[in-house]
Amino acid sequence: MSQSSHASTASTLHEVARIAGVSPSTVSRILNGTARVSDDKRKAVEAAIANLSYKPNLLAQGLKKGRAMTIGILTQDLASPFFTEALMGVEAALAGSGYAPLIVSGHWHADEEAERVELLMARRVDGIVILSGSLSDKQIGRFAERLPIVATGRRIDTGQARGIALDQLEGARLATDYLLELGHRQIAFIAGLPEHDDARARLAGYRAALEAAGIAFNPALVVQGNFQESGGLLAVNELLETRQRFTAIFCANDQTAYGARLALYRRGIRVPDDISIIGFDDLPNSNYTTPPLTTVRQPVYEMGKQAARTVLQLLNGETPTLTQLPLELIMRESARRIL
Amino acid sequence: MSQSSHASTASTLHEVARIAGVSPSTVSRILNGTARVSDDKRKAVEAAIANLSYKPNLLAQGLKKGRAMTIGILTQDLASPFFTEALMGVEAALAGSGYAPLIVSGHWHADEEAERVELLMARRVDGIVILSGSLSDKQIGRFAERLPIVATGRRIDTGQARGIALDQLEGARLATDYLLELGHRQIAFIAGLPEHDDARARLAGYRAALEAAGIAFNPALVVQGNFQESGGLLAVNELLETRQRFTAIFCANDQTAYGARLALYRRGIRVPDDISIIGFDDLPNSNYTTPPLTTVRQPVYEMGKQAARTVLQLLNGETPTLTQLPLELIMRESARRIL
DNA sequence: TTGAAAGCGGTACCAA
DNA sequence: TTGGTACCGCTTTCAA
Repeated sequence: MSQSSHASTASTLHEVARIAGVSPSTVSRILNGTARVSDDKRKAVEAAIANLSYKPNLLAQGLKKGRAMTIGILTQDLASPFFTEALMGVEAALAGSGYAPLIVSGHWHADEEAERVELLMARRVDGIVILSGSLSDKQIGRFAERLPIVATGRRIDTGQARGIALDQLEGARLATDYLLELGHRQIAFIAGLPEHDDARARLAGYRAALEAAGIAFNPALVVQGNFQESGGLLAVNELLETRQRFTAIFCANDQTAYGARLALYRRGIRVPDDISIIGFDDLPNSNYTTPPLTTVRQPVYEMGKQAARTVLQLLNGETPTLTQLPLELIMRESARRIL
Repeated sequence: MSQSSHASTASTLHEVARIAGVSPSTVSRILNGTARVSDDKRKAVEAAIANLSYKPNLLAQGLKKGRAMTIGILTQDLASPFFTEALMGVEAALAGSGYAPLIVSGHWHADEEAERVELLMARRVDGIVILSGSLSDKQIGRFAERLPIVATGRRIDTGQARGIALDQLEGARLATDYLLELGHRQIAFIAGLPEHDDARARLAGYRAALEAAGIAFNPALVVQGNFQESGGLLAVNELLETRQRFTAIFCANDQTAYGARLALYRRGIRVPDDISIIGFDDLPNSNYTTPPLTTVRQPVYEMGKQAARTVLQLLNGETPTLTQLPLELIMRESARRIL
C-alpha cells in the first residue's frame, strides 16, 4: 500500500496522441478545429479521448494562450441579497460564453478590495466586474490599464474601464413623490452609510422631492441607519423617542425597512394603517414581508448582466452598448393614502 | 495610434531576473524562500520586483506545481440564502489558506451539476466542495477518484470523499415536539420537494414525533410545498380550503414559512395568536419577520466552514476531524402556547 | 495533411 | 550561493 492515497493523475494531450498514434499537434488540431485532419486519424484520436476520458487542462491552455477564460468578480458581501442578485445576472451573462466567474469579496474595505483585485490579476483573469465597493475611480482606472473593467455604481468611461450607474437620486425622488402623492407630509428618512455614494444620492433625492413639493426639510426626521436591518430597527426607536410626528418612513434600502417594520411591530404600530413604509432595492423577500413592501426596484440582476456582457464586449474589441437602466416604483401594501 | 487598445502585458519573472542581473532561478528562490540568497542579490531582485510591480502568474505556477491553489465549490442556487450562508462558511475557512474558491452553480439539475464538476476538474481545482444537489453518491465517488471531495447533506466516507450530514429528522422532531409541548394537537406540515432527501427526512421527523406523542398521523394535514415562498403561500390556501382544523403549521423550511405567513396575513389570521408557525433553517431574515420566526437552526455556515476545512485537510494528507453539527430550536415569536 | 519543436511563465534539479 | 536547464500541458509556427 502506498503511503498516502493520491489522486489518479489526469490524462494529457500527449497520452492521447501516443495512444492514437499521432502527434500532439494533430490532437490539438482536432480539439480546436484548427485545421483539416484525415478521417482515420480523427477517429483514432476521438477513440483515445473517449477511453481516457481526456479533458484539456484549462490551466495549461490559459497559460499558453494568455487567456484564462475567466472573469473576476469583486463583490462585497456574499450574504447580501443585493449582491447575490447582481451575481445571478453576471452568471447568466457568462453562461455559454466559455468564461467562468471567479468570485472574491472585498467586504466594503478598500484595502481588501484592492488586494482582491490584485489576486484576480495574478490569476490572470481576462476581465473584471466590480460590484460597488470603496475603490476610488482612480484606482480602478489604474487597474484598467491592464485589463477591461466594468464597475457598477460609478460613472467612468476611460480606456478599458466602464461604469454602470443607476440613478439613485431619481429613485429616491420616485419614492418620496409617491408618499407625497398619498398625502404624507411628515416623512421620516432612515439614511444609509454616509460614506456611501448611493446613500448620499438617495438622501439628496428625498430632499429634492420635498423641496419640489414646497415642504421644509426637517433634519429631525432623518436618522442614520447602516443599510442593515439592525440600523432600521434602532433608527425607528430613536425616531419614536424624539416624539417627532411622522406618518411615513422612507428607508434607504429594503433591509433597513425590514428592521424598521419590526420596530413598529414591537410597539404595536400598524403598517400601513398607522405608518407607511417604503423601501429601496426590491429584494426578493420584499414580496413576502407582512405586509408586502412597497419599494423602489433597482434592476440589479440586469445590472450584473449588463456589466458582465460589457466586459465580454470589451474583451472582443466590440464597442459596448451601455443603456441606462431605469428604477421603478413597486407599489405593494406597506404604504397607503393618508386619511 | 494602435489599432485597438490592448492591456499592457504583465511582467514576468524572467524580466525581473534580467533587470536585477540574476538568473530566473534566483528570483524564484527569493519569491519562495526556497534557499538562501545573498543580501545584495536579494536587494536587487526586490527592487526590480517593486519597480515592475511584478506579480507571479498563478496560472503558470499552478501548471508547474500541479496545484492550482483553487477549491471548486458546487452550489445550487446563488440566490438562495441557504447556499449563500454555506458559501460564507467556505469563504471563511479558505481565507488565508492561499486557496481561492471557484464557485459554480448546478441549479438542482444532476446533469448540469456533473457538467460543472467536470469544468472544475478541467480547471484543475485541487479539491471540491459540493453543497447538496442531485448528484448520486456513486457519481461523487467516481469524481473523488481524482481529487478530494466533501459533500454536504450526505453520509459518505470513501477514499477521498467525505460527507457532512445534518440530522434533519432530529431537527424536525425538535420542531414538532416543541409545538406539542405548547399544547398543539393538530399540526399541519408543509412538505418540501419529495425528491429531496432532506425533505423526506423532515417529514419523517414530524411523523415520528407525532407518533411518539400518541397522536394519529392525519394525511389531510400535510400538504406539498416546494421549499419556496410561493409553495408555502399556496399550501396554506389549500389547507384552509379543506376546512381541516389546525392550530399550528410546521414548514419544511423558512422560505416556506414566509409564504405561509403571508397567506395567513391575507386572510386576517393572526400569528401566533390564531395559528402558530415554525420554520426550518433559521435564515438571517427570520430574525426580522413579523413576528420573528420560531424555527430550527441549521448550522449552515459552520457546515460550509467544516466542509472547506475538511477538503484542506484531505489535501494536506491530514486525517479530517468531522464532528456532528447539532440542530437547534430557536424560540422566537411565531409560535405560542395554545390556550 | 502531418510532425517537430519552440515557447507561455514559472519551478526545481543538477552542477558549478 | 548561484546559474543552467528540463519540464508542467498545451498551442502554433514552420517544414516536410
